[in-house]
Order: sequence, then structure tokens, then C-alpha cells
Amino acid sequence: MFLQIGQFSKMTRLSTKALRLYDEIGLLRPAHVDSDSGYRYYDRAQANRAEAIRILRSVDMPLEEISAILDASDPDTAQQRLLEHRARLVEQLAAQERMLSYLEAIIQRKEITMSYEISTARVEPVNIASVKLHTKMSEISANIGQGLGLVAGRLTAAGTAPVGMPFVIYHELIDQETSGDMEMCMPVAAPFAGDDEVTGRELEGATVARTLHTGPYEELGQAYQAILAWITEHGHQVVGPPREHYLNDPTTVAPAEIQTRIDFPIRPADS
Amino acid sequence: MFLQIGQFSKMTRLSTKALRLYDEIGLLRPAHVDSDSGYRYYDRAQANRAEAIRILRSVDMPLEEISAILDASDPDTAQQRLLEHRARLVEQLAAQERMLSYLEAIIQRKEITMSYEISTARVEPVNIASVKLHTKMSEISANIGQGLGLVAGRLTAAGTAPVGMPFVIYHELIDQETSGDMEMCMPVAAPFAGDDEVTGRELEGATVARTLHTGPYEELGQAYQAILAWITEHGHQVVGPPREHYLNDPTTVAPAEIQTRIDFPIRPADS
DNA sequence: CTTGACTCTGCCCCGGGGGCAGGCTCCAGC
DNA sequence: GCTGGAGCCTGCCCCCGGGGCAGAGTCAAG
Repeated sequence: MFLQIGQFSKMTRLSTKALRLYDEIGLLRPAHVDSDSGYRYYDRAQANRAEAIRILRSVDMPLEEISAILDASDPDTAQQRLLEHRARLVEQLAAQERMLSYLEAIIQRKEITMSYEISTARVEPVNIASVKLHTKMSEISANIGQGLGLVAGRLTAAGTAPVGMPFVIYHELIDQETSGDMEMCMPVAAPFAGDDEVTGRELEGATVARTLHTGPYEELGQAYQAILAWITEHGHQVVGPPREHYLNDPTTVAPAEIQTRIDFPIRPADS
Repeated sequence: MFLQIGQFSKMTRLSTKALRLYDEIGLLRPAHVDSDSGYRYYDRAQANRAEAIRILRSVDMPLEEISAILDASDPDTAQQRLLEHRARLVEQLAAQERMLSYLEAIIQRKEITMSYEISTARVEPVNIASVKLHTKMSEISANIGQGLGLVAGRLTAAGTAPVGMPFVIYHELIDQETSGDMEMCMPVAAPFAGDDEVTGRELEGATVARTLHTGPYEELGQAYQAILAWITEHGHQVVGPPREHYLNDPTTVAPAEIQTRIDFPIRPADS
């Protein structure tokens, strides 16, 4: 009546290796184990559980989860676990889609890393309304959205409007571990009075090393490296915090099309 | 001028662990390694290659592939590799989608494994046109499609048409390793003459153990197990090869909705 | 009783690192 | 020049779900 592991393996289309593993972790214990030989013997009735395992593995559910579901006393709990796993799958799917579209962008531009054209430019002083805050890498994009929203709101409340695209000044280096101050700015025509949150001031003019990055924000690090290397190579000296200008709207444009300009204030070598 | 691994790690957002691994496999060798201390020293110029690695890893490309791309002398070869990887991603994406929709079906039916209602039925003799061939597990669905297409063609050519849904007789057990004969059949009103490929005959009537499976073909194994267990339990005896009836069209219906009826000819216990 | 098919345990392998232990090495401050 | 602490080194085990293999033991049919 009992089946050896090989026969049970054929029945259930689970490899013997897998069956031994499931025995070991207690997911599917053989109906009987010969204590002398160690041979595993399965009952036909166990095929049902085995099939459930095979099905759940086929949707990539971890063995631990499967255990939890099959041994759940409460059917609602099991259902809950299934829903959680669905959420995981949906998330993975989205991640895969993001990867794919990013890869498409890389393929299209025919190069993996960007090559940057760097030039100097003269930036005139400009009146800005800005809000400054301390942030870290993982919060940057959320903070920029909020910050610029806040500034825009105050401008509207004051009966005025920005006269150009928004930009951000990074007063300190922000990387994976270190947090730092960033200032989100909107250019305005006339000096802005400011209040407790949003300040108005004139941003000093500067000679800048400038480059344009086209692509998702994750790649901006390259642009910074390129521009800093260029500054060093040409013997210039950094004299102020960099400014990041957002030349189009990331919410309406594909990630591969986002344009960001970086301006690094410098004192040129020959002056 | 050289950077220690920690500084380079911050620059490139690659963990020191990863950098050491890339050194080991030759993907990204430090510009200099102190032979006394073993300290790794990186050049700023290496940040470019590191960035390319980070980007390609972010789209889940294996390290070996990345090596091949970055060290490809020919840009076309590199492009080719990227395209291959895209194909892989697309395939994975499709697999994920399949899993998700399967999981949705499982969630919806509120049970992981099917429970089968099994009954006996009397099947009358019927004229069939059929084609028989030897196949294995992985070829079954392709063969069924071809086989039924062939039979349908001959029927049309003979100026007649099937009078019911097609079905398949499994003359031998077919599982993962063993191949066996299967016969793809269409019921016809009048005896069919047949030719070298498609034969006509009368299929004998029988008392059958019958169950209905709703769902993808992958799950059919459960139905067979359930029906065979039922036959054994009730003391019946199998007297012929099982017949699988396809009650709806799998090409127009969702996998979760496919209906398959299994008829197993038996001699009832009480006769 | 023999033989061949089956099964057992135990080990190493896959990928892409994470984490930790124990021991060096470097650099900055004194 | 010295010292302390941060940074770095190698080497090992771990993740997950098995695949593959070696060497030894076991089962069932003839």
C-alpha cells in the first residue's frame, strides 16, 4: 500500500530531492519511515498535500509560507497568506517591468554609461523663493516634490508665479549614508518677502561648470562624477554648492527622457 | 589620488563586499593592490566602469554577462548581449504574469487543491475518426493541437463534420519520464472510412467513473489521482484506457475556466 | 542467492552577496 | 614618535530551492 519515494515522486511530479527536503523541514513527512533502513514510505492519500505544495511552488511561494498555509487551522488565515503572496508577486512584476523599460532605454541610447559634454557658463544673479531642509538620499525625491509644492503654494498665495523651471541647491554632499541640507528654489521676477517657512533672497551669480543629464535620477551620480573630474582636470576650483535644474516635468515624461542640468559654481583656473 | 575601497564604495554605491567580489572574478580590478597589506586602491577613473556595472546589475544581469559586455571589443557584440538579456527579462516577465494569474485563480476558488465529485455513467458506443501517436509529457498539448487539426481536416475533406466535442484516449500512462500512445478522436455521425493516417472505427461503450476538472491542464494529475483512488476505494476495476473530453475551447477561455471531463472505463464492483 | 534497481546520507555547487570574527594597517591627533 | 580608533584584510557560514554525485546500504524479482 505504501509507495517508495521514487514512485511517489512520479505520481506527484516532485523530485526525490525535493521530497527529502520537504521531509526534513517538516512540510511533507512520509507516512512511515523504516527506522532500520531509513527508507521513506508514502501513502497515496498524501498525494493531495503534495499536489498543493507543487501548485504553490509553481507560483514561487517560499516553502515556509506553504507550510503556514497548509497547516493553518483557520481558512481565513490561509487566504490571507495567499493575498500577501499575490501582493509580493505584483510588486515583483512591477520591478521586472521597471527593469525592462530601463534596459530598453539603455539599449536605445547604445551606451551603458552616459558621456557628458561639459562647458562653462556665466549665471546671472536671480531672485528666488526657496525652502531649505535636511534630508537623506532615500527621501530626496519625496522632499523635492513636497518642497516645490510648498514654494509654489506660497507664490500663488502672494499673487505671483515662478518665472522659470525650479531647481535645487545641494548645500552638502548627500550620499547613501550621509544626510545633508538641500534647498528647493523657484525663480521669481521681483524679490519675494518670505515667511517663516519659505524664504526669499537673491541667489548670487556665478561662473559654473555645466552639464546636461538625460535619463532617470538614479544615474545622476555619474554626471556629478564626470563634472567633478572635469573640474579637477582643468584646474578649476569649486566655490559653491551645485545646483540641479529640472528642465522638464518628470511626472509627464518617461524616465529615459528626464532632463536635468547640473551647474557647479567654480573659480576658473586662468583667473 | 587613489581611493580606498570604502571611499570608492561610497562614490559608486557598490558595497565593499560587492567590490571585493568583482575584484575576485576579474570584473573590476583595483588600479593598485598593495602587495604587503592587500589593501585595494581604486582610481577615480574606474568609477565609470563601476557605474556601468551598477546599472547592469540593477536590471538583474548576471555578472558573467556584464563582464562579457564591458570587455567586448566589438560594440555590436555588446549590443547583442543586451538584446539577449532583454529577451530573458521579457520571458521572466511573462512567467511572472502567468504565476500571478494562476495565483488569482487559486485565490478565487478559495481552495488550493480541487475536490472532485466522482460518479459513474454509462457511455454508449460511438463512431469516431481518430489519429493515434506516441508522445511524451512535454509534447502532449502540441500533439493534441496538431492531431485534432489533422482529423478535422480529413473530416472536412470527406464532406462531413464532428458531432460533438473532441476527446483523447490515453492508451498508456504518460508521465514525466515515460512516453506512451495517445489517440485523438472526434465523434462522427456515420462510420468514417479512414485512410493511412486517420482511422475510423466504432468506440465501444462502457461504464465509466467520471469526473469534471475545471482549470488548467497542469492540474489534471490531481483529477486522475482522485478518480483512481475512488475506483480502488469502491472496489471497482479499471477495464480500459481513460478518455479525456475537452468541453470548451482552451484557446478562447481563460486557463482557470477550462473544463475537462475524465471518463475511466470500469467494471463495477457489484457485477 | 544474485543482481540490478532503488534508496540512504553527506557533501559541494549555483548567484550575489550579507554578516561576523579575528587580526592587520592606516591616518589623525597629541 | 606614539596611540587609538576607524578602516581594511581573509575566511567562514548563511540565504533559497534544490541539482548532482559518491559511496554504501536495501529491496524485490528471478
